[in-house]
Amino acid sequence: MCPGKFKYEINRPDHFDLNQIASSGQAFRIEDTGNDTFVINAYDKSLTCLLTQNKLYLSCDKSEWDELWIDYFDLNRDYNIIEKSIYDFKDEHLIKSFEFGKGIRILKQHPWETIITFLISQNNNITRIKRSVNALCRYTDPSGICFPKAADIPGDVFMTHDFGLGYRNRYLAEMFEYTSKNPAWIEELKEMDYDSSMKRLTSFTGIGNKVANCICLFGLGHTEAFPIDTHVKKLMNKYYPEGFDTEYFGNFAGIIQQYLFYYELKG
DNA sequence: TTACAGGTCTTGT
DNA sequence: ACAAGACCTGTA
Repeated sequence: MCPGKFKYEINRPDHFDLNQIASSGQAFRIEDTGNDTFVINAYDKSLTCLLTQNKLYLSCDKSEWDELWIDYFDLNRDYNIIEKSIYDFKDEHLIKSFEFGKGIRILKQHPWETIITFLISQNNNITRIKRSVNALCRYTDPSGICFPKAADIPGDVFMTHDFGLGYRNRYLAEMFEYTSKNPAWIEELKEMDYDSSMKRLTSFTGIGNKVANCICLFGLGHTEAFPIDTHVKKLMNKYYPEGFDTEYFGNFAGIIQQYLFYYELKG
């Protein structure tokens, strides 16, 4: 049976390594608490996981796992298909990247949280991003579990309270203000396809092409999105000076991006 | 001290 | 249309 605080256990999913997911830069509220234990805060819930060789022990019950976390961890997607297409592509560097980060899955985060955290991420480092995100959460929830809703932080708070955001204060103030007055836009965004989402997202100040692609990939399930940041730019120049055929991978080019990105970052 | 961090906006040509 | 330069700030 499950040890200690864990209520539910499943066999360890394939292509699933929380160490890699936690350090892949997709989400800024996953904490590695040591001894193969991880705390994930998302969707106003906190999940503690213990990952062993064969089992995944969970602090939630079966229904919460089935209804929320399976989708969050993208566990309904068959990553063996992606693995096969990578080997069929026959590119040495991509295969090396995949073998290094094959435990990564593309998380499906809440769109609102993804918008805000990736607005913060621009021209910033992971340590500071996490600190700002944590400060935002604790502003309205002392436990830090819940991510603030748009109406929780009026725009002018960003002028008086220091979240460590620097010049990004203005971007968040505008986004919180707009969304608290027009909450429906997030629901509409969820229904849009990739191209429409990109247009809508980049219409906001502070969201450019890269941040919009991250929101599409990590928050809206548009796995064709291929965010090009400084690391991807660097690796493209280094390994693919003739260009990289993202079209080959079609609607999961974004997952390929994540293997390349992670290997460049951590490999 | 200078450079960098999962970029974007503004300005000058 | 495209290339610089500016931008908050903690860390190395």
